Amino acid sequence: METTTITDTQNLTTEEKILAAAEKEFMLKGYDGARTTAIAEAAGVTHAMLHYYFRTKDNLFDRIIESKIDMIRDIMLGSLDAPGMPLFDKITLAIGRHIDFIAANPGLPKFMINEIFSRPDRMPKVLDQLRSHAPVMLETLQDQIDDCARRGLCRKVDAVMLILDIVSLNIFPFMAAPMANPLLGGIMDDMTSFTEARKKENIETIMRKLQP
Amino acid sequence: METTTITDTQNLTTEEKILAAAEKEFMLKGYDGARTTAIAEAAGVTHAMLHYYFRTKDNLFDRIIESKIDMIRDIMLGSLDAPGMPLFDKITLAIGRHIDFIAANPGLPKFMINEIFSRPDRMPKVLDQLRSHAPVMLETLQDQIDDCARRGLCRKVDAVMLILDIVSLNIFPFMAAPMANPLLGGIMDDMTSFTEARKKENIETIMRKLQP
DNA sequence: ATAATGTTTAACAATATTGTTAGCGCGAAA
DNA sequence: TTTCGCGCTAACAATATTGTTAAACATTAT
Repeated sequence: METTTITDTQNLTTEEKILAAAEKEFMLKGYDGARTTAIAEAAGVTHAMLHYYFRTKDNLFDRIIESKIDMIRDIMLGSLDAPGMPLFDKITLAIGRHIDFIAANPGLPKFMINEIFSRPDRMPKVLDQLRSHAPVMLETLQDQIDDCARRGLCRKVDAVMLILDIVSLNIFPFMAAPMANPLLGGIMDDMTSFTEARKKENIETIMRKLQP
Repeated sequence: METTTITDTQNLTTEEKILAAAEKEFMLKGYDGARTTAIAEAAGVTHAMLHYYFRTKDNLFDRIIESKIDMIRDIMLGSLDAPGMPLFDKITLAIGRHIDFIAANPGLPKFMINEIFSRPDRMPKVLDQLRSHAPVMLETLQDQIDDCARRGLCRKVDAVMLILDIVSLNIFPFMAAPMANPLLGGIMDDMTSFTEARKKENIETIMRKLQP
């Protein structure tokens, strides 16, 4: 993976320490809830350094959200880098990788949806690179579905709805975990086993949806 | 429905005007992003009135979130108030009503998940009434599934996973609309037709999941 | 060694945001 | 009519939060 999360917190430059602390704070509290003083304190530097390196809270936030957009773009592109693979195998692989990614970045969907919702004006720039990739992905997928359907291997379904189904089934349970887990008898208490169970469940659900 | 949203904004008491404005502001911006001055201004009253009636921002927020919890409880209870109805019909009805509710309250899931995530300490009290209803709901559903399966009418699936599937498929597309719609070619531009399309799609998806 | 450049610190400034208080006006009760 | 309580207003207060600056300090180049 290209973008990594900092964990060692030692022998880093001041700029890197600020970025690492800012990522944690922004992901946890959002733009509005994040405090620049808290970021500086967590980074172990004076809060003036934050302004020295990034001038404003906005600039710092932009750096963080751009790195997150990069992660999402990588995942989007990675989910179709299996040329020539049969549709069912491709979807199975994509669901597995997607859920692994979400389990490794549990706060990311909430963060992105939230910040886009609360500041739609600022987002267009960073979302443009995602927008450029989406249409070809959808077209490629629809072509492969239609091809499968022509050969009687699967049902002819709408690619957009299928993608919506997959990302909904993959993301939402992790996103709603703090609210849903207590209501559902603590099914997510053991996160690793829940992750694997959800992979199987979602693959099954989508395969049944595709059956002729 | 018990809890309603204020729209007329005339001939209301000052307290009601503040509550109506606070609901809009909190739902749109969240607790951290909401400004009490903005609430007072939107309500057309002095911001001192806000403190006169509710003392603190926290108290006002609690009033709003408690009303939202009430709405969610009503929906949860409403989804099983069809005693004696066959499983498939019950699920079909529940999905339709659930999606109608979400379409009418598009910001609610994001709001709840967000506030619970960012202040887990404050939530337990209000969530307790939800927690008390969930187990019986799940047990009832599991019993009906098992009964259906015994008679060969459906597959034996886990009720918790089924509920997770349904709410994920129902909620997530509306929740992620600001981010997803541009990426998916504006499929949600006409919200009413998208709402109906999603109902059909999700009912079909779940029915196929239940098929023996 | 000295200058130049970049980094850090501590204190300050400016504004935003929430919360408080003294008093005014008006309607109801005495 | 007077008094009392309630809703209300305006100004103030306290703190939080972001942003700035001058000078100290460090590092490197000359």
